[in-house]
Amino acid sequence: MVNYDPGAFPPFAVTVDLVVLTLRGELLNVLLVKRGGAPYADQWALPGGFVQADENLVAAADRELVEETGISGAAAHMEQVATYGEPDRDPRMRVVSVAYLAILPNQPIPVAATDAADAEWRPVEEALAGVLAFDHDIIFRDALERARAKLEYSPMATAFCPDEFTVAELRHVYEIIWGRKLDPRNFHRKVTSSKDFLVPTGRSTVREAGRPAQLFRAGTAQVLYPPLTRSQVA
Amino acid sequence: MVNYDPGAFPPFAVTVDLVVLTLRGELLNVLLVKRGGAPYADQWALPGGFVQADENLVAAADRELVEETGISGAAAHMEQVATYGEPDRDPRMRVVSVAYLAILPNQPIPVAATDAADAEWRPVEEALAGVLAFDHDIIFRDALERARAKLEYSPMATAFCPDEFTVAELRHVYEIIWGRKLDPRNFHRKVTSSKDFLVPTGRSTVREAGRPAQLFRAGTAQVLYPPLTRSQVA
DNA sequence: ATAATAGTGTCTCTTAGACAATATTTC
DNA sequence: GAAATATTGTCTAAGAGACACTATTAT
Repeated sequence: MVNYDPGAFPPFAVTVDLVVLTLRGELLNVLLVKRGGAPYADQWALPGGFVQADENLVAAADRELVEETGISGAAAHMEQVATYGEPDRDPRMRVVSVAYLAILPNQPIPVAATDAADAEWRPVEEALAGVLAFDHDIIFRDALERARAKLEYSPMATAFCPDEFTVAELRHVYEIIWGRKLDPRNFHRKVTSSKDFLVPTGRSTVREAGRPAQLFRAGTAQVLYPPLTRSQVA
Repeated sequence: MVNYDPGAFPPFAVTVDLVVLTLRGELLNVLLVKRGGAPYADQWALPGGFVQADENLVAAADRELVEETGISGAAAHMEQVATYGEPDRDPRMRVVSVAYLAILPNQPIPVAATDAADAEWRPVEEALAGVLAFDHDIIFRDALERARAKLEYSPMATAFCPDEFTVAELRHVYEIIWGRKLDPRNFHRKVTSSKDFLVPTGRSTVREAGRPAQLFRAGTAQVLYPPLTRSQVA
């Protein structure tokens, strides 16, 4: 970029693609959209779209999230994962796509009930088994592995929970995403002693059975030290 | 990207910017280039350039590395860090830049001796203190923190070493990048017992003084378990 | 022998995980 | 009280860091 002719660069389209994760029931779900036209007509794809001329990348990702789910990106965890730019990844033209990972609190409501009628929640196992359009299988796998890894050393898991949540709810997030049971007693001790991870609200839940649980909200920690190791087994 | 008019997307330029790190003497160095023309004329910047129409992103990064250092990307560690796309990051036009971190074995030779006369190695502390062109300060800091963090749980440090190296040389890498002394005895035990991190070659060094050291090469491990913790102190 | 660096052994303290025990609720 | 879930406590084993000690070279 030191010496160049401003007109002599190849034009690219830049898109953002979103891997939107949430918990629904006992399963981790990803938001997929059904493609209308060619290429990959009627195939499932990650939601996404063009970055506008005056828009930065996160703003484009936030806008797409709102368009597809009605949920404001401000209410969600949103982070950039990677950028994909194989010359032939879109048969129509040269498109570079910046992938974002978005995490929402539990979304029992099907998105089909919103104005984004083409979007649906799908269990990640199902999505992994199928074939997504473009290189979206790769993007999806990369983002999913990022999410699984970041649970260990970041407070990202709280993004799956509502504003106030119990230790059991948080543990549930880990159990579903890692696909293994965790010891409730050790988990409780670890998360409550991890500095700035959780802040007690003073309130507690009313439950159908058992002792009520304290309610917490996410603290200010950006990194968990010590980390919650994925090898922790029940 | 579901329904759209193929002509109706804003055109972007896509560049790659490189944070090339190596050790020179006792200091971690970064490769910078001096800008010729406006904007940011005569200011230091990260090396980089346009992605060509038929080129994927890593290929563009490799090509830039060869152009600036004469070193093949195949011989270096190269990984994508993040993508930067603020609308005003380049005053001339809309440019999205994909940043790559490249790590080279010790480069005592100044690059000014090569055909890339505009490029120079600078100690990272010096580069952090100065002001780089565009948003390159942010890119540089992000890549540097990525490198520091990845030393803990990945075998990336071996990329700073020649093909065959001693445990002391490897420790030296950690000490310089983390800016602290590590206990040679504990370090030795940790790296040699970390599965698939190091493979002994059977050979050993001749040294000016002291017992000769075994030579190792990088093993197949992609993740170090257990990690080498940054809090390890001498 | 002395200096220098490589590499091993050992001790202590912390922490992870197993699991017993206690606390607080609903039925 | 029984059942259910929350929370605390205790034990054991593994790992981290401190550091003594041994090994192998050059001078």
